[in-house]
Amino acid sequence: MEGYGIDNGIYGPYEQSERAEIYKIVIKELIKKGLAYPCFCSSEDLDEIREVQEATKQIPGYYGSYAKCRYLTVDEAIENIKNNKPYVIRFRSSGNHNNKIRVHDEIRGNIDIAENDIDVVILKSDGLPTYHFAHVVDDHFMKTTIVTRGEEWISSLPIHLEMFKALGWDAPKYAHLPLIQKLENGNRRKLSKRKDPEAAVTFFFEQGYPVQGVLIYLMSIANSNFEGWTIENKSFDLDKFKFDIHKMSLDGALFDLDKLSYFSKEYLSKLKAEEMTSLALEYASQYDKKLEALINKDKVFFTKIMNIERDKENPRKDYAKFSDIYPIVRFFYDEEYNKIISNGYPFDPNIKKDVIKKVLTDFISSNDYSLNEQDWFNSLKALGEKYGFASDRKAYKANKDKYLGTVADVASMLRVALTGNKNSPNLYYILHILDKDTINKRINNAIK
RNA sequence: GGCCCGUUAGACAAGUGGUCAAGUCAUAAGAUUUUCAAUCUUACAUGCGCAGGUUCAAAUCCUGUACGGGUCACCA
Repeated sequence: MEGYGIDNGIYGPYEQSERAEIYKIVIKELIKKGLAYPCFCSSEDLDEIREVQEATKQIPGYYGSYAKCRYLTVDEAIENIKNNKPYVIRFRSSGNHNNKIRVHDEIRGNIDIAENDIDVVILKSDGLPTYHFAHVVDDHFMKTTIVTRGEEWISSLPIHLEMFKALGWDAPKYAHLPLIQKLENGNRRKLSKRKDPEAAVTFFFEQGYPVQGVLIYLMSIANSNFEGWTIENKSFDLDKFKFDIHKMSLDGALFDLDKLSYFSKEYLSKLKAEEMTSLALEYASQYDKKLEALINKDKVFFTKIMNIERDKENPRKDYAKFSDIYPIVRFFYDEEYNKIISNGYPFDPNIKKDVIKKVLTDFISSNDYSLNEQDWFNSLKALGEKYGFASDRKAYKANKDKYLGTVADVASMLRVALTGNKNSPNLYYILHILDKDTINKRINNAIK
């Protein structure tokens, strides 16, 4: 079996163009055996055939007596080629559409399907093989043991099987995967590589989702027991998960962005801060110039930001995608901070300006940066109490008139002054990432 | 239209004749927290597309039917 990660690819070459020689040899062999022939029908000829078939309610296709070029003599064919008539090579089918054959699919079991009787094109007029032919030749010479492909290929399985047989080769096993669908105008349809940009993993990377997150999501669709596994093992390591072809659902799943976000958040939250930084930079350098500039300014500083409440059992889950980082993190940087506050500070209008001023002024002179998180927060409570803010919510609720507010309000003043936002990550960590001068400068600016 | 595949809650999905039809995401309510991100608790299919049948017993077996998807290219 050949495939990603299994060996180094010892059955090459792998480039389509380099394989051309192989296809030619096989085609020659087929022609010699009478299993393939050149066809000179133009697309108009083909249309004509189809029209006749449709009019007489016959199965459309190039087969039996409709396969005109099948009956050309060698001389006629040579004559046509000499006259530079464009041609394709078709496989000469000996199947009968009325015969049913039983094919086996690794995930669907047995499927009864009509034998192929159509003379499919195997070499196009541009000299390139069609998928049907390339699949048969490639997977034979690469000694593929199982081919996994989309469900849309089931109907052409008889063609492939017939070709393997005609060439005297053993056919591989097949596993046809359900298609991923998307909703369009209320209808489901398969996600198409050509029509839908989101069919490519790179699309999600452009959107800022980590590639690994997308892969994890895809695995959750592919194997129904994967989610349970991630919970049991507290891991999203795809390499450790044992993929089971039988744990595969048979019908096509709708692509679910919510779920992608969920997995992506879980995955990103479990990364080390350094990994987060380098992945974010990788993304930003290509798609997010603003973020790139911030990261490159000082990677150590940025990593500190990424590390906020990360190194613990339940890490923060702020980011589902790298493009979420910039808006959350920008206030750390002075130029960005200045832009944010150019529209004013969103202080709570219910608290008087001079109270805010007093509390924050006191904070500047009294804050002790050496305290641990718990002690620091207690000191913030104490600061609040000094100016009439309740240190716990219950006391405040029981006696609202007695207080100006709660510690939450005190924390909020500080937050607004330091970040220009009502929401931010844990203040304690912000205070330890920003330097003291910046903190004091920002507070002073906010209360002037 | 012919042929294939499928149909369990808003999404994904377990379930292969026998207690209340797993679990995850989403949603809602509550708790908790200095805000947020979270976290915790609870709620969410008298029902397994529909109709018949077999059986003491069916989401699970049979028949029919509807709906969805795929395919019928010198595209993969």
